[in-house]
Amino acid sequence: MATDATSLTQPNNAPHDEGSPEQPQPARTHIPSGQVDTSEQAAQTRASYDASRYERPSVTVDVVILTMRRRRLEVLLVKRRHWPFEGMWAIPGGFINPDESLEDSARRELEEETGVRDVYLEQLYTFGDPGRDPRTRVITVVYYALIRQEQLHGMVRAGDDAAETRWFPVYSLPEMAFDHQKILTYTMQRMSGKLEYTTIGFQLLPPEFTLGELQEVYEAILNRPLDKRNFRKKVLLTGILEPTNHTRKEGQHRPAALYRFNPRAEN
Amino acid sequence: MATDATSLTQPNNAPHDEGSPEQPQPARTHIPSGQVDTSEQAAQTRASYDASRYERPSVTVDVVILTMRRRRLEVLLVKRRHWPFEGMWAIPGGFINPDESLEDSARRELEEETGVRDVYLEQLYTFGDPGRDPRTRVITVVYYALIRQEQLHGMVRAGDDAAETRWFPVYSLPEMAFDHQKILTYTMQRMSGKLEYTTIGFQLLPPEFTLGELQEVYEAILNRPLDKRNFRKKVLLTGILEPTNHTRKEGQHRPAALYRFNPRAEN
DNA sequence: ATAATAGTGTCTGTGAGACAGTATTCT
DNA sequence: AGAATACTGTCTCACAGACACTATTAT
Repeated sequence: MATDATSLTQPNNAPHDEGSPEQPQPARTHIPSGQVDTSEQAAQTRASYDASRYERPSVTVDVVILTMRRRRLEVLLVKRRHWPFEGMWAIPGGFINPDESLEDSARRELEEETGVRDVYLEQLYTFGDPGRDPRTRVITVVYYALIRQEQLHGMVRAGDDAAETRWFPVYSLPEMAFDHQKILTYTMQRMSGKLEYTTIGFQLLPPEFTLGELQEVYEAILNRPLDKRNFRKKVLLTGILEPTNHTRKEGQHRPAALYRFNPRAEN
Repeated sequence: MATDATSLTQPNNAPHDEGSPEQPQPARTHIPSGQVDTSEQAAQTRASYDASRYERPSVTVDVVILTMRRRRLEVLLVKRRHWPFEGMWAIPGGFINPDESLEDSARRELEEETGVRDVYLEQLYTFGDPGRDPRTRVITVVYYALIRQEQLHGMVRAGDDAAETRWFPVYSLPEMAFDHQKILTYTMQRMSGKLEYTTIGFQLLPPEFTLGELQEVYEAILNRPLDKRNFRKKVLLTGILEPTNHTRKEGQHRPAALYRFNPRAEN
């Protein structure tokens, strides 16, 4: 039963065309104290490879935390209080604990920032250009998280040392530190793409929602208006929504029907 | 001009569901000697964060090197000669130099293994579960590279210390070291997906090729047969191919027309 | 003639997208 | 009555996919 499922257009889209700023290198050389025969080195048979010749870069995990607020998609940013990029805004992140996976680390960051667990989390990309941080070599594994406004109930942490933490519309950002502007641009590309063939849109909505709210999520991510009739037609035909027979009255107009996401949908 | 371009089905596909093997941690603690105020730490306002409390993981770059050989998609693997996973096969990789970007590092690995430059290279994913390497914490940024058979002209490096380096069909692999089986599975998922909306298929072919060869590439990546008529129809309609008016005679049958990839195609 | 691969066309179904008017509720 | 949002259907076009026979070359 030979079939055909291809389609050939467009070049690739991954952001490798980064252009490393070519920063001066710190002269320090670090000799690891323990066992340095790491997997890839051992796999690597060239004698020229020796871990002790290389300093280890710092590795951090950053988390792009997104939610729907005021009918827009917004991202949680932290204001920097020190050099470099003092006063500019940055994506929250931190170091990896030795005993946790990258994703666990992202979940921990997320919980520390927002108090929220059990959210959609996906690895986005790893950024590691030398010079992206002027102080030292930092490689950052970036995740993005989608959280529902209700999960926050207003408690984005006060910040024990009064650091500023604030929500910004993803398409209306302040001056960003490091390469964080690029990271957010890439996040939106990824999300726009995944919207087409996954259910990530539902991750930003409460258990019951109107078709209008769902459309708002799609428009907020894609950053463009969608036709209401076509949108509803398509969503309903997929069968991933089931009606709850509830309605929501709001303002002086006809109340909207509420739907629920039906996770049994793999078509 | 309101339009509509959505489609909602299926959950996400990124491989976070990895399930860390929970390996024992090496007790060694490394205190970096230099400046430790990395970007994300400074952005991170919690006083509880301090780089000196964490050992730095090893970071490597692995490269999944793929080419068409014997009408199949094959991957270049290296046989391990030491514990752990002695005798099993691994994806080639190595450490990052302080002054090179992640992608530069991948290009260097690739050139060291194959002598080839100027190839399609794309970051795949970053694997960092604790315990994926039993010796120490290793975080690996994985790239995949698509090279044309002609670029190799037989010279996959002899290996100065007689390490075995060999090509394997991607859908018929030997016993793999570490989590490298998972990495290859994920590679094929990514490639299959990208085949649909990019031109990565052409990266595996010489400048002039027949439609039959192009179809073989698609079938080799997707691991299933495609209908010849539908395939040719679709490819030709996209307009990314231009005829070269050359033909190739081969065997006792009608010669095939040769085409060339036309990079001016963004539809 | 035979073998072997190159090359070609039709039909059906599905889905994307353009497009405008009616229905219901509150004030 | 007016305001405000909810809700609905048709047409066209493009594309996916099933499906079988003819064309050209070498032996």
